[in-house]
Amino acid sequence: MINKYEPLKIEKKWQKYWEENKTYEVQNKVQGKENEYILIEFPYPSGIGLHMGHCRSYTAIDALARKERLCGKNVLFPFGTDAFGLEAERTAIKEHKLPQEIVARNIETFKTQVKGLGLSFDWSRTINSCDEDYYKWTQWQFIQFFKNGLAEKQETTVNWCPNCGVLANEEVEDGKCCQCHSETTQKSKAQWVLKMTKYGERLADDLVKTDYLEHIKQSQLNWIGKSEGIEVDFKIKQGGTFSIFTTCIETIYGITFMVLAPENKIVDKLKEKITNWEEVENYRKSAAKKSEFDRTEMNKDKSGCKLCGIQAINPVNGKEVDVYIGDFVLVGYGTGAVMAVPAHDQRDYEFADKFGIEKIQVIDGGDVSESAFSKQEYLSKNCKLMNSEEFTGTTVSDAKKAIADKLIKAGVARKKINFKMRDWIFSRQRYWGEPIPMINCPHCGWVPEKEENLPITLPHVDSYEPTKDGESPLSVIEEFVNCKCPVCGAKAKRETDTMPGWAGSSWYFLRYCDPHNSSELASKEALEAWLPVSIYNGGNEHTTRHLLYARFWVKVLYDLGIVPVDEPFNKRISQGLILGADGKKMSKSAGNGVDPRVMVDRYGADSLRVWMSFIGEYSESAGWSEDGLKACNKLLTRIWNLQDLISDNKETKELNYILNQTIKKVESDIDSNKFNTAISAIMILVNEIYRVGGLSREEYKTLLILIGSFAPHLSSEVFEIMNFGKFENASWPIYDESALILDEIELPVQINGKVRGIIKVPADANEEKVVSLAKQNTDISKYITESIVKVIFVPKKILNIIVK
RNA sequence: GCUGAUGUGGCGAAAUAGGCAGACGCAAGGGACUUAAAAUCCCUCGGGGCGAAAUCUCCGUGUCGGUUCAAGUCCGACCAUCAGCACCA
Repeated sequence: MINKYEPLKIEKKWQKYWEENKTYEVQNKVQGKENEYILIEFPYPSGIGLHMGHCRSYTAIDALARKERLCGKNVLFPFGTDAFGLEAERTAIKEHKLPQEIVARNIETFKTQVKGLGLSFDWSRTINSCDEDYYKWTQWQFIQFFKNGLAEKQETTVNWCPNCGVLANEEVEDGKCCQCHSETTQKSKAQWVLKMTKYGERLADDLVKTDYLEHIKQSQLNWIGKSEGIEVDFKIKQGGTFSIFTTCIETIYGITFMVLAPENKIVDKLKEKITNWEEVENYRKSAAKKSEFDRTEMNKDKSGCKLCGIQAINPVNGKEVDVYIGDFVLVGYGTGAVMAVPAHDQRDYEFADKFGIEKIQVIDGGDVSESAFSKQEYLSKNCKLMNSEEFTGTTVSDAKKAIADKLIKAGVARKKINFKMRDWIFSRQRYWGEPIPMINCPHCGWVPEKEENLPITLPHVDSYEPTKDGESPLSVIEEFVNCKCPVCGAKAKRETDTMPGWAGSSWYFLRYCDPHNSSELASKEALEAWLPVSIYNGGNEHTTRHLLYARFWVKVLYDLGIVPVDEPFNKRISQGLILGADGKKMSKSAGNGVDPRVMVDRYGADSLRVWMSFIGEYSESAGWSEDGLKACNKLLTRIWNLQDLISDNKETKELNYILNQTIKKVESDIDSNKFNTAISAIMILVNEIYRVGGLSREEYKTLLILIGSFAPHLSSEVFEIMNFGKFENASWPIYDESALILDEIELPVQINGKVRGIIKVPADANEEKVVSLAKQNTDISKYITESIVKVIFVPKKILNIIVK
């Protein structure tokens, strides 16, 4: 009689064994093995520690990594922590401690908890974004961006909270500060930006090279917001010109006014000629007070102000129209000016209504008496133009081309591609981030720190809370600020802004390839060995921005010859949330949280791992239930207890078919991230083994390998008990295709589309044979009361007999 | 508003390429073992109808239509939920 299944005991034993034997440490090259890079997003090590969400993705992706290893791949499956950023700083401020202390403590507990799940990470490659020898390279890369004209200091607007100072976009919720809830406003400030817009085109177009989920690609495209159109010059009657960008050049004959962004510099140039300047100034002031949120909130009333005394001239017909400023026009997009065609654009329509401006319909086929006949509607309808001189009667698509050609020929327009995406504001006026390694010299301007002086480390300080004047807390530390210009040696000031939380996470996957390299961020050989990442798993919340930043970062490094690929990730997947038993998101306040450690102590890590895989479709959210966990514990106990049913002289072939079928199913399911059905296939196999009443050693070994990706402790232990050798040295079983071919199959038979019976037929039976077998079956033949008019036979699937 | 996804028993969910809807599991009910409980094992389990029975019959995958011998799956319209984007010219 075998011992009882005691998960807690065996799990500790094997975790210790894996750690001591460095079982999952991996070399960059192994003779005769193909490399594969499997990546999970490195977590922020919060003080609360591991939560269920981590367990779900870590254990599922670990199952994939373990399976790939047994399939003979050399697998890189690393782990690290992303401890820079706002969250750590806030926790530190709350606890009145230094972020450095908090982070060190949290990382340790986090790692211990992760190890308790028996994950097959290569612990020798662990990195942490706030370690000096890591962020040294983040800083080094910033300098490369700068040297190549991709980083520059720009005057930009920042979110400003009267209490907390400068806020990151993610700290502003509905126009309010997420901490003190006061109204935020916009303030102008010189900030470092990375010129991501230069890569807009490639970031959009190169998505075809990737295998991301459709909605992930879509939101990348959405964020990039590429739109192709025409930029057209408009003369101002009173002198000067300005340009507008439009994607609907076909509506140009419908222009009845123009709108400029309030901040547009042209307005200043026209000051002399504007007869209501005071009114204009007042409007500009009130617009400046509004936050970005107020400005971009949809469905609010259009506001604006006429520039009295100013007319613009439509280049197609010389028509003079009034010019307005209005805050629905954004200075940062396009040219900060629009042509207004109220009949065919809803915003222009509302604006025209408010100011009593006429509307000219130029696209036929819609009604403009209530609202605009906009491009979303007319583009799909093959409409024709009206009121458009020589273009009247041509179709929209022809007119688009013809009008553009005419204007381009006349030299007043050109094709243009615009992006919604802005450059990446890279400065934070915060303490807990990588210092930006730049120095401002009175003679040389902005110059990078000498590379041999990196890293520029964060000074340990007493106070690091955000300052009230909006400058970085580092700015008040004299020893940090004062320095010498690396070029001319003059007294100079160091940049005191730090990098955003996204910085370290934009390249950490490169560092994993060569984490201890002290002379470069990673060697070319190491990067070539592993990149691109074959599968990358991470949370849904920050997928869009993180992927965009990381892709941009890698493209820059690729152009500089540092990285061998221009797309870092082949495939991106996301796990669904684990919800509380009440179906709501697990949270402290809802009191529905479940601590994974408690569950591990109660049932063992293997049971939790299996349950996290079985709980549901991987990408969908799933509700927690302890009963489900119990069921998985039961499965493992049943597998353990099979030790009693081994019989070596067992000659039966009864399990042959189902065993091979299960191997095939589990293999393909893990490959396609259908972990839940992989587990159910194993359950079916185990049920069948119990029904048959015994199995051979070899069959048991196969079962243990299949479940071993999910329950590695159990399989390791039973391998040892059964003298199967070391589990990590096992090979993934190869299913026997011929065993899956049955001589005889069960075929459903329908009469008039209704299943009336199931008959056993030879697998290769033809239609004639099958029909005659069906007719011999009295359960079926009793329905054939009239003459057969049609027979549909799909081999191995169905027989449908139509009678009439 | 736009884009994308989802909608199947009491519950979590399956269903390869249009071919037996509800695999697998939970909960529930019944039984075996036990002094008893736990554990374990076995049986039943979408809904209605006829009935002694089911291997009978009708209905059933958000709603309404369509294509097809055959639709959870394809097409059209709609409803609901979730996510991302949101005055982007």
